[in-house]
Amino acid sequence: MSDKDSLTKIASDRIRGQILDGTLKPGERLVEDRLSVELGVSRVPVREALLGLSREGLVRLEPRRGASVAEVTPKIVDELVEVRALLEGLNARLAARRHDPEIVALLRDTLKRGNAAAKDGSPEMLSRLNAEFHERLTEASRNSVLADTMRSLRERTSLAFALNSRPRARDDWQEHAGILAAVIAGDEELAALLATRHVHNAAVAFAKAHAETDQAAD
Amino acid sequence: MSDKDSLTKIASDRIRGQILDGTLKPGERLVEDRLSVELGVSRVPVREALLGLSREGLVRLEPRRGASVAEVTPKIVDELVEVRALLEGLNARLAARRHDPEIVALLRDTLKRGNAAAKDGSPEMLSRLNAEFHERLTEASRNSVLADTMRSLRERTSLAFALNSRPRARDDWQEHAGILAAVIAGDEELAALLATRHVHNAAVAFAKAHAETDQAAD
DNA sequence: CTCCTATGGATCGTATACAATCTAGGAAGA
DNA sequence: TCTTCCTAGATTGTATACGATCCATAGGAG
Repeated sequence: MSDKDSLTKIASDRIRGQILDGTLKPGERLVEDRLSVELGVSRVPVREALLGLSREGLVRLEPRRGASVAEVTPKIVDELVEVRALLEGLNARLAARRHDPEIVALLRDTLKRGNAAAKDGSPEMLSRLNAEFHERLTEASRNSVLADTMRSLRERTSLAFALNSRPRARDDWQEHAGILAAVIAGDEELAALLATRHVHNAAVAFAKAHAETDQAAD
Repeated sequence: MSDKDSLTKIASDRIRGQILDGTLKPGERLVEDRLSVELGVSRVPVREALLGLSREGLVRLEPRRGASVAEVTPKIVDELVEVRALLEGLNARLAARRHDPEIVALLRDTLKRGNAAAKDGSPEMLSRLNAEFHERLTEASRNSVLADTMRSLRERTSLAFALNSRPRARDDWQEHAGILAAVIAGDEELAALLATRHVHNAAVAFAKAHAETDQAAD
């Protein structure tokens, strides 16, 4: 199975995973030689993986200086949120227009598990289910260009936001439920509005939590 | 000057240029060996260039089958237009919010030359100026995430639309003037509306011209 | 005549090797 | 002590080499 994938893809997935789960921290240098030894492949697939990840915005590539995990400044976060909120809105609107029963069923399934996890799931589980909900919602719009663009933006925001707190998780899934209901009802306007607001809400919640943490650290 | 760029970047720019100006046609295979001989570099930079271009959507990469110039199907065009129209709208809105005098001056300059070229410029000149106007408009919003996303989408649409007819060029620049006026006035709503509509209009104009050509070919 | 199969060339994926450049750290001089 | 310059090691950029896979074509069986 995974033997059939190219080493470049394996390396790319491994590195991306380690960046997203925090094993590799923002700013950390990604030396090709070290990674190639760690992953048991030569430098060529590692280089190609890093090149791809830099296009996704997860890795910063400086000529003759090498690669490092992208640092996400507050300004970049604002920009990401602004763009992503708009696209999530469009996506939800299109999903509501189609409201494909098959994908709706999948979304219902994710929603159910997400609600359960919001009560007593691990943070990792919550993060995974959150990604799954948005991934499936993205498929529901049947626009591959939009899907590709959003996937990249989502990864970068999740890089910035790390893990959410439990209280926010409950709100998260309540908002997810609202979006899904609008999609099922075919209410394009409402779906778009809720999805856009959902992104902004998550950003605000994170900013607030972050500010408190910073204050506590003082 | 260009000696200082990496061979990967040189190869990437060359290939991109040939795709966008039509030297390389959609569907055409891009064999690494042939390109490396043509460009006078080894296969490694060529591979890395192709990888990058595939991320931009200009090149299609199939495992073990190699690269080819991306074919842009009508469905993909619709998807591109839908997303790009929305983002151009957001971009124009942000540009209007800032209405930075420095960038407005640059836009005025491009607009002036564009209007002149719409009367008696070559199609290549028109295409270049069109790209320049949108490029500068994109900078006016001061959102790098948005800029990166839009650049990629613009290249792919220009790949699909090729060169516009002269009558359309005149409308094009009239619409550009309208957008710029709204930006200068700081009228966010109007700027967004006009920019969104501009993308749709261009798509409709192209579809109409294309339909006529097809009919003539029968 | 059609379909299947074997074989060779074309092409990609990966490893290894070398050249170019950068960075860190110490020695020498002010 | 501070600054500057230089050297050695580390790291990236590129070239070359080889094995793996794909594809077209020719030849034989039905």
